[in-house]
Amino acid sequence: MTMTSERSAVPAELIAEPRKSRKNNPEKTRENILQEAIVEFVQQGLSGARVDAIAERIHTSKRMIYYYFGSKEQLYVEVLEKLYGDIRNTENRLHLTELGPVEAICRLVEFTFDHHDHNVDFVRIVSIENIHNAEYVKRSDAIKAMNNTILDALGEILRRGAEEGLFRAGLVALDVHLLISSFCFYRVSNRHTFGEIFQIDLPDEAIKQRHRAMICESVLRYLQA
Amino acid sequence: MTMTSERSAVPAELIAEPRKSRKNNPEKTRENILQEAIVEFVQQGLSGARVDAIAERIHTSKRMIYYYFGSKEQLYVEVLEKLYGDIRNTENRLHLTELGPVEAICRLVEFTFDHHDHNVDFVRIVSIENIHNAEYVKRSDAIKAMNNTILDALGEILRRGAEEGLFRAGLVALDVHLLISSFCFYRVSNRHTFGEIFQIDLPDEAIKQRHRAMICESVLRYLQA
DNA sequence: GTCTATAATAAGATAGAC
DNA sequence: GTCTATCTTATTATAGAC
Repeated sequence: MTMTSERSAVPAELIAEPRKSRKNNPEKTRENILQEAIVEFVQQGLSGARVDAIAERIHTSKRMIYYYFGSKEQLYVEVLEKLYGDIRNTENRLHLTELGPVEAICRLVEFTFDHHDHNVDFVRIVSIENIHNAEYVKRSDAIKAMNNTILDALGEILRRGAEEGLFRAGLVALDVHLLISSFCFYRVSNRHTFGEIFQIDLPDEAIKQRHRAMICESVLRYLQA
Repeated sequence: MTMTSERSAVPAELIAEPRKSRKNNPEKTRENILQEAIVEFVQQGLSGARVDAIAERIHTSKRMIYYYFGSKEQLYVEVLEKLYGDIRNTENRLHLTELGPVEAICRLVEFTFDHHDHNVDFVRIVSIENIHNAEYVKRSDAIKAMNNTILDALGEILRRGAEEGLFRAGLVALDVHLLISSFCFYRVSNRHTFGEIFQIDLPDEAIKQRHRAMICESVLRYLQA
């Protein structure tokens, strides 16, 4: 980074990159590594992932990975933080307070469903983390700092629903969230074994829509007074 | 270590093992390897597991693993088959036809719940398999040959329930099974990340009982006419 | 900041004696 | 059938030039 001893009358931006091979782009390089690391870790798991394999995918050499991230484990942690971060950012974009309780639940469930359906990478990295007993999630302050708006939002809907006599009283938001998450997560995380054992193609569009409606109805029936 | 050359008047059973070190017991050795392989693969995953680590746990040396199983992958497949086999054997011991539809569903759900709760090893190996896209499950004829009595049993209950006007018509057994399985599986498979993110101890006995009742009620409400 | 080369070690698999 | 020793390859990580 230290580009000392500039003395000429040339714009600094132009003289800054005269040195080496193809291109020098620190931020891009780091970003590229992280991007390909996601692919590798998500596909191969933590122990299955190969630092070489990540390096091979990029223009950059393996040396850069250690230059920017220090170790394979640290790179994995950053992959974890990136994927968790993406998720949390989208969760905040739900506007549920404007809707009636039933519609709000529907939207929340469908959002959760679509969300897991679209983010297989996230589902896989969470599965991988659980194989490691969430050791790295526990270690990451960044992930701890991401607060869960989803439970608050759900709690608020349940409260309103109970007030209006639509839902039962005494429902625990966390339990309801567990009910929703488990279905949305499992049909993605376990689609390979479940699909093989029961000979069903879970990602099939028609089946997907059926299951999307199903979990919505199921949750509503559970909540209803 | 070799205590050869016993020549005296000793009973045959005692003289039968005069050769080598501690003991020679082929079947026991193979069984021991498989038992410890389960522990290692379940804890570390396929790529994380070390053949050395398995060998270290047993009296036997690493050589024996290759002698009996040929390769690490083959050993993994046998672990997979063993854990899947154990599951299927217990599934057949449910007697649901004697019960009314509602009670039968309750028992089936509670059985599935307890089953996953008690067999963390199975849950973990299935998670691991899904990370590998169920590649080894697909490869195993033994697992393919294990037929799923559970879907038939569930279908039968749904049919009876609909006949008696207790359940809705047109319910798909596989969908209901997905609903049940996802909850029972997820609360075990994802207990580490879910517990950390939401600060809850899923294995806690009181919480467990609450969730056990919850999934039962939830499924029943979904089925009811 | 990026490259090539390489150290250090770990891991799957095998040889060969007993 | 079991043991010790070892081959071979892969893998994380680092050195050092440019």
